[in-house]
Amino acid sequence: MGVAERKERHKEDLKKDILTAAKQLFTEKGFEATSIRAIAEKIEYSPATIYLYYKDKNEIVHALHQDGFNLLMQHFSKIDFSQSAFARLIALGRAYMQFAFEHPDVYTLIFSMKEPMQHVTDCEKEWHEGDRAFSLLYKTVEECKQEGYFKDMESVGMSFMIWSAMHGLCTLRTSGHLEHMALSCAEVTSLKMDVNTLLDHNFETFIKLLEKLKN
Amino acid sequence: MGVAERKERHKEDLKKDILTAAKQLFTEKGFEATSIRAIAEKIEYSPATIYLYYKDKNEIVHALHQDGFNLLMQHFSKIDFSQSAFARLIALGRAYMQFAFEHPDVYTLIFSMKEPMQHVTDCEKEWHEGDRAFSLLYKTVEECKQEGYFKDMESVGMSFMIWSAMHGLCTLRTSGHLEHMALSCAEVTSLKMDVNTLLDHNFETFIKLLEKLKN
DNA sequence: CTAATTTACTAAACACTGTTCATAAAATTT
DNA sequence: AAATTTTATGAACAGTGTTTAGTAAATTAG
Repeated sequence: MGVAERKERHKEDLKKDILTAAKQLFTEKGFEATSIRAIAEKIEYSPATIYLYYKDKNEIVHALHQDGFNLLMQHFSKIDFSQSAFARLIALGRAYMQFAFEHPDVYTLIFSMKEPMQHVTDCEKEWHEGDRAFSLLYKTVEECKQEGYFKDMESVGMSFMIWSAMHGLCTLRTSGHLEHMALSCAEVTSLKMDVNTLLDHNFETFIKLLEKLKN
Repeated sequence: MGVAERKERHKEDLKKDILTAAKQLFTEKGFEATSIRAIAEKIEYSPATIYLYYKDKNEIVHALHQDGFNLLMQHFSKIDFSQSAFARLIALGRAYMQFAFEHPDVYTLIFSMKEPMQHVTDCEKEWHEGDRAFSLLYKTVEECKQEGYFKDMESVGMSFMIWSAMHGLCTLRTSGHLEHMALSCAEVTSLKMDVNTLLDHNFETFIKLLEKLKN
């Protein structure tokens, strides 16, 4: 029936409205400062209404979680896939870092927060977005091997270590730890560094490290 | 005057009581679930009293932050310093991981949360604890160089990448991301893995990686 | 040994948070 | 037009960090 469909569409619309409002507030004011009431006010509905479309806040967070992953994949899709596997690996790392830098809150949401991940396991859902991203890394690592890199190294472990290294760098950056180290490092190494140059420097060191694993 | 001293001691005592109560609740129920009211109840004082000894919750968190770092350093002090620099580096990594595994909430507090770090920069305080830990890593890296490792690699960048790799691994573990990947990885690689074996596997891969950087 | 003053403490309130539920309004079906 | 289903909400619950005004206790002064 056409009417039922239209109603269903309306319902879906409101569901998306809630999500876009949440995303907006979320990116504007950060996750911590985004309340159900604020989302409700933005879409001009009562707070209680939101609970007719989402079971709880975690379900909203989970939806944003998926959204954030698509954004990451979007960043990945920009890279030139005609390059060598190793060059692609570096490009992946750079895109990953840029994503974390441009959308720190989204990054924290999808990679650091426990809640969205907990929601996935609670609902016994699969995490296709994450799997896809990881398998992209994994395949690139495997292809790097054919180019002579990472000999004798197990690919899964290697992929995880690359991911970990990048993830660690990004989280140390967003949490403010790197910023602080940049200052105190200046004393030790007598090199004045701002956060971003330190970040770049560390990434370049990582590339150099990976390059040394050839032949 | 003796009386004033005794009073001062009493005051300091209560300040420490608040902290130990906070730490206890914190390690029992996690950070999120620890409220000022709960701390107050544990020490049998009014919530308002706590604000006579600590400006706000951030100040308590900051105190716990320092405490957590001492705990980390305690873990570090257990390692055998008569070994080679490289063996010490590995031992440092292992101790770091064990610390993160045994005290996940403390780890999150000192390395992942923005608030305590923000408090440091807000009060224009130094972060000696962090500096000490990092310089321990830095010096070990430098000594590794004398053993033939990390040739041509810049030490600061190298130290940061090692830290990042370990930090990334630990946070992916505590956030539940690694747990999820362990399941989906089983499909790809047809290797059934539980989280801890995957964690160990990844760390072993990292060691292998570092070993390849000799000569 | 009272009286004044300083110090230590707390009850109550404020402005929030996520969430639930009975009730009301709107839309749809009979 | 009446009955029914769907949709939306006001009000409340239990919780959070924090502030303030006022009380009880300890200390000092007379």
